[in-house]
Amino acid sequence: MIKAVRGFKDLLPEEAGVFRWLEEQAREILRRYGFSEIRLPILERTELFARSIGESTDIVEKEMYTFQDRSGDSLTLRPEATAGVVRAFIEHGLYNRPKPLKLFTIGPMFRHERPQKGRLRQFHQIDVEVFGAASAGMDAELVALALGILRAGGARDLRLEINSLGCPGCRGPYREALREFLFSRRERLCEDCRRRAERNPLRALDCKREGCQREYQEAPMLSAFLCEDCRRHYQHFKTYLQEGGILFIENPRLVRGLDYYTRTIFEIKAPGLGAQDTVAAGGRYDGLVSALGGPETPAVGFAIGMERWWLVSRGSQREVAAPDLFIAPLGEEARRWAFRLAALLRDRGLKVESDYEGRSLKALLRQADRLSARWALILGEQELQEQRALLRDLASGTQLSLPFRDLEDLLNRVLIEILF
RNA sequence: GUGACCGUAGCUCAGGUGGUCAGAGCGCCGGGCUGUGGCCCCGGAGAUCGUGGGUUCGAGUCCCACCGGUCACCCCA
Repeated sequence: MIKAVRGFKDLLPEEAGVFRWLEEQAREILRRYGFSEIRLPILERTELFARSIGESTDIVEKEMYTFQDRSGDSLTLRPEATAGVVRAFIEHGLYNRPKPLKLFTIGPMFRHERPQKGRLRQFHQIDVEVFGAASAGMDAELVALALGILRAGGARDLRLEINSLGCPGCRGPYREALREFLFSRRERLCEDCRRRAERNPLRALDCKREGCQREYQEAPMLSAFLCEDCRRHYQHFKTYLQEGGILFIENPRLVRGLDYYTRTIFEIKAPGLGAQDTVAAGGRYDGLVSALGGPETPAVGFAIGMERWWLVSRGSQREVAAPDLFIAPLGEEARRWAFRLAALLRDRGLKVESDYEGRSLKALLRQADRLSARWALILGEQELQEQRALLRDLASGTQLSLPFRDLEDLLNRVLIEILF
């Protein structure tokens, strides 16, 4: 038997219903905040991700689905959405539109990691980006938006962690100071951290090993290196959050896995997710648009992991809507009649089902019952001869025989009852 | 990429120390009610016991490998 690829999941009807419901909640909140949807390819040139996410990040180094297409180009299934949004922003000159430009996109992302709770190889994100807003007020508004979406899905007990990564101006000197510190203690650090000390010193700080963390108690803090502007921005951000009654935890060790972030970064964690407890994360990336060839454009964004959000939402199991009418035809002529009638009623907005398998009346009614149909229209050979049909109320079990010419009138009244 | 645990019908699971052990419940199809659902009763279809080797007279039950699932590490949504 051919099975789905590891880490790729099918969503059966019941699950797809919940997924869709979540998406609808998100879209409604996004609408209130003034965001517009964009739809993007899930395949991009590998170079786009290498340049935006960062060459030495785990994502680029070992998690991307990269391959050569038939013309020899290196393409990659997107591991995250921001790079593609920025690419489209530049490619279509969206920087000429009124600012701020608020966009969101929903779709699958791909990362070749070992699957576990809250982690798939194909997973889905709601990705939200704002271009052309430099102030911390927008950072805070995005946090409020993320929390609003998550709560609309029923997520509770969310924990917001924030930090500031500074700008290239202040992060450079800090990075050097940190690197020096790491080298001075390298004997006492784990293997991973020694490697990080060279390639990506900031990442060492969120090492999970106790031994390393003990050393880092004395490590220089980025907050001490923030330039005046970055410090003020961070302060404003916190002020706005407080203004909105949004509780947060400052986590000076918080670092993100992508290189493009500047200043504000945040993560929203939820209980009950196991080891992967971050359900949404994002931050500011003021340098990315220009780095990819666009005009200097401040930008902030975040992404919500749909599957993780799902895990902490109230899984509102929505079934397929029940039919208004189930037509139970007996005999070939009745079946043809049912076929025409079903199409007619559907055109008028009724949800109608029938069955052409030539099953017994008993089987047909069982089917109608299972579908939770409101009425069954029994169309037997006897009825057909008399130009009548039996309309049965499936809840009460009462039924009446009525001539075809009354059928239309009755169904019209039924229609009105349903639609209004 | 590393580790631990797990893998029997569509689903949830039973199957001491290897020898009618290939089962149950639910679901599905049908019958009892020859044209009337939901309850009840009866019957049926459906499993090469994840795959491939090995040990043995004999393996779902033991061993090995592989595949897959789950959780954790790394990292991340």
